[in-house]
Amino acid sequence: MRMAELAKRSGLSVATIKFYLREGLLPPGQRSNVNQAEYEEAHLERLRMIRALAKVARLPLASIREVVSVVDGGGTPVDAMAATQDALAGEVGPEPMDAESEGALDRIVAERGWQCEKTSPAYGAAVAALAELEAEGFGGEGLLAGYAEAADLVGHSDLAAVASEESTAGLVRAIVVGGALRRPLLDALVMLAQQHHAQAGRGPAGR
Amino acid sequence: MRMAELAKRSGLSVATIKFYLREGLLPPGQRSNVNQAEYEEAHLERLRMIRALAKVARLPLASIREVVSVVDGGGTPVDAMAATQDALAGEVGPEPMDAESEGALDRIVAERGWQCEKTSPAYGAAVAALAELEAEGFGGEGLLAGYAEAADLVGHSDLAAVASEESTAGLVRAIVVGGALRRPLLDALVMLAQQHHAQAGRGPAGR
DNA sequence: ATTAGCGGATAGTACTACTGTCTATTGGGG
DNA sequence: CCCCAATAGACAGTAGTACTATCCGCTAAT
Repeated sequence: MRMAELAKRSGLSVATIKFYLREGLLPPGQRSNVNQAEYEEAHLERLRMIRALAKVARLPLASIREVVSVVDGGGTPVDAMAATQDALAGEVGPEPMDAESEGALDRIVAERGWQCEKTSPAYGAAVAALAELEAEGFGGEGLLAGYAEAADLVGHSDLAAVASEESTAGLVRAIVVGGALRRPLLDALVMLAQQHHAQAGRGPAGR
Repeated sequence: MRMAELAKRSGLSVATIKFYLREGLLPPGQRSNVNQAEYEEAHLERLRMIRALAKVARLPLASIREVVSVVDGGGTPVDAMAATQDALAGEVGPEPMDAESEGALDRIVAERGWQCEKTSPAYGAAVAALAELEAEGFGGEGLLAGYAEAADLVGHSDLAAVASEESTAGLVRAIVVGGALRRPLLDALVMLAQQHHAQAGRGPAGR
């Protein structure tokens, strides 16, 4: 298909698609001439993925570029997961990690027997978030333990859902896109669960 | 304390603090003169909270303004939770919700017996995220069920952690700040859990 | 032969989150 | 009492992100 059709079917303007091409988010089409290119269904899918990552997962275009390069890159699924997590975790400031929070996280990780990278950005992000929660005055071990249990469940569900993919490329895509789109879904579900528990437990919830 | 000390102790520049004052994120100090104001410890705590919401929870200043106005507003805890969720869920586009995704979510909600508002932004956000996951080709009922179980656990832990607050003001603050800071922590924990499960389950993960 | 569409380049826009500069005071040390 | 650094307040400027608009030279389709 040509540019006009790509724009129409994707619901984006020609200008925006050109912008994504310039930014390297969308691979160029098959050139048939100096001023003509042919786009495939794959381009349409890529555009849908870009929009989903931007609007639903709220990723900045720079992160989306990293994510799509992982999908295109053809690395191993483990590489893909690491790269996705790096893109999603965002930069953690260079402040040295709060020792108390790090200790609390270490205890939980050891308790659950998690094998995970202490050097990964996810670890730093967890410590930073925990430190802020503690600075705000709550977040005992009980809360963290509950979250860890839930996180374990989510990690397990994710891996199980992804295990049905047979091709490596499909698996990488599932890990990357699933990892990014899982966040808003889980967020929203937690909010719904909170609504439920707030109503159910009116006694302790203080009303 | 005066402006210079507030800046020094908060680690922010005078210009930034003035900006937050202008934006209504930080309440004005007690004026002693036309060009003199006195700031309290509460101002310092507020600044820490603003920075945590901005840098850790990655909320835009407009959402932070809503959040702090809820904390200051003195409504009921239930109001506070609703307002926090509205601020955090963000705007969902006006596209009509995907019927299939909505059906899947409805089934899960009914299955778990959740009492929640179908009109809340959280519900719309959940449907939107689910629709994108399905559009990308995965996310069967099994995955959603796993997430819902985890979300239930998180919602329960949150409410339990917050129930120890005795004052209404403290409770509101805990709900609001906890709700915002929980997200990056849970995100990071899920990533760590994924690392673990990816290593543990090398067989199905396709390596 | 014309013209609408195309790729490519460049400039401009809207928004967010600050940052810098200026002015008219004024508290407090010398 | 004098002076100067600090202050409140107003406003302009900046950096980054995500587009959006305009122009140009070319060409495929009518």
